[in-house]
Amino acid sequence: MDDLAATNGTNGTSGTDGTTGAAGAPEAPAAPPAEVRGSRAQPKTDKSEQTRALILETAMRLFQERGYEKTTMRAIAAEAGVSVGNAYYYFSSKEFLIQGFYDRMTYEHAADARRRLAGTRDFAERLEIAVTSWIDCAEPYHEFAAQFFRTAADPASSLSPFSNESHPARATAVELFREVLTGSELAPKLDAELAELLPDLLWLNLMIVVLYWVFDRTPDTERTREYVRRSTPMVARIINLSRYRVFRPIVRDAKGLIQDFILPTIGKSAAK
Amino acid sequence: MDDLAATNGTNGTSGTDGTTGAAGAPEAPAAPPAEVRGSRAQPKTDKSEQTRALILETAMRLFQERGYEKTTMRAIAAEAGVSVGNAYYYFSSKEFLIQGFYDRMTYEHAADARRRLAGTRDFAERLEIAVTSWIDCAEPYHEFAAQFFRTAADPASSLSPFSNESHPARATAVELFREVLTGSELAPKLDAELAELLPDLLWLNLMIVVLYWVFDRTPDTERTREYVRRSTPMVARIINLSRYRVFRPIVRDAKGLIQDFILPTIGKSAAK
DNA sequence: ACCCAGACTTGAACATGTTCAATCCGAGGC
DNA sequence: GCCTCGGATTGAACATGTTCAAGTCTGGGT
Repeated sequence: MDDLAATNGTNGTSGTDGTTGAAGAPEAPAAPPAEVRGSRAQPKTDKSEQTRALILETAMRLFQERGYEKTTMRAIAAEAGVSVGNAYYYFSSKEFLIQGFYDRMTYEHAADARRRLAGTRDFAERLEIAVTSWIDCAEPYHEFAAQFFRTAADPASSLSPFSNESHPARATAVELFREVLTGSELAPKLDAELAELLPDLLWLNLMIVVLYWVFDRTPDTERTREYVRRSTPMVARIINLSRYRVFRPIVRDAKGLIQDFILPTIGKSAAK
Repeated sequence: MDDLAATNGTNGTSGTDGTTGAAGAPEAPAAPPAEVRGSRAQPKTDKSEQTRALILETAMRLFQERGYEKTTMRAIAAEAGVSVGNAYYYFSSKEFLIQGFYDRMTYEHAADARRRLAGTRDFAERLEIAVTSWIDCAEPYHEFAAQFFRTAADPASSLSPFSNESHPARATAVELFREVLTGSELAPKLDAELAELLPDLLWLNLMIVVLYWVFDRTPDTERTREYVRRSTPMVARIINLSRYRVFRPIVRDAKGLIQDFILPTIGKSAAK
């Protein structure tokens, strides 16, 4: 995971690595401000940040090595050289560790995708690059990825990107898809209103891919990659076709449905 | 909830449901045979069945009264008048209780929907009836429904209707949607190949509604109902439009994608 | 130098899902 | 009537997420 983080810091929007970034942190101005959710308090000292990062780091390593269920909070604490209570001081539950990780991965993904996108203008290609980049970034964690998904599917949890309106990871991802669109040759040709909806829809599309990926048991999640290769051009085609007259009525209906029922659910105003 | 279960066992298409499939089960030919998954062994005595049912019944009541997390296995056992160990004898984990419940609800839904469908031929109407029936059947359990969903989202768990190929509840639901289609005036007009895919797709559509419903916090899940009222006609329209020439190529692509990548995942052969 | 407030840290205690060796019990064989 | 076998049942022990009252450390005020 670090290779990805190591190579970034170039584009304006990312520049994270996410670990330490916080209050008067030295570097990384645009750093994820969310890094601090799930803890009992805002970090006050430098040492605090370090401890927090150490715990997260350790947890991630153990999760990767043994899987989520098999990794006990006691093991994490022991391995990190802190007490159990201390771990809970920074992460109010075991699930929040996932959140911390998911946030970080999202930033890595955004950075990696932007790097790969440079120089490509074709919309379908750009979309495929962005999604494939996600799969690559997530690959090392496929083993315990189920936990992300369980978490995402729980409306009671503030960790869910579906229900938590201000989920920073989602905002980052949506923003990436906005760039996927605006950087493509397709953007100027589209109906402005539709263009406004698309970033969120493309994020939903990513969520579908994630669902597919989570259940994918093939080596290197090759099947998911094939699915993306095959489905992405179709998605692009549908978006493209939406410009034509025959599809006008159905597109209008779909747009209304999405504006009224889908976007509000994930925290966008339904205002036209 | 039992009134619903009592009314079924009528249609001729089902009769399959391969859960226990093996040794000749005693009674209840059309009854949910799935009731027995998650237990350590096949039921041998009558008393066994009764105890199992008692525990499930008690658990459901407590889940409804206090929610899933708040209901401890100890409480369930105590309330049912059995030991904790005994509960585990019949349900190998707390999650299997959910499964037991979900299975049952699915059968109730199928029965209720069939009753309501009688006499209606319009496809859009039939689809809306089937989906709305699900919402009605599930309504009492909305409080702890999140747990269904978490369970469904976990690929590691055999409880997931997505990954578990022989999930009997899914088979039942898919069968219901097949009837929704075949009983409609639309059926004979459709391309046979597409008609073959539709029951599964309509089930996936239901899963989307369920996702929406799980996150829905409005009273009586009114918002989900509105969403169904609004989205169902569109779904029907898309299916209807698929017959026309302009849409031929995109429909063909979509069909291929679904056949190759979606259906195999939920246990259907990709064979054309 | 002292003290204080508040961030940080600790580990034992608690709550609850899960396991398991031991026991109960009823039907069938003798 | 007694024995035996295996399903059914028990409850104490265990594993692990979580809490919390108490202790430690640090920087700033006096």
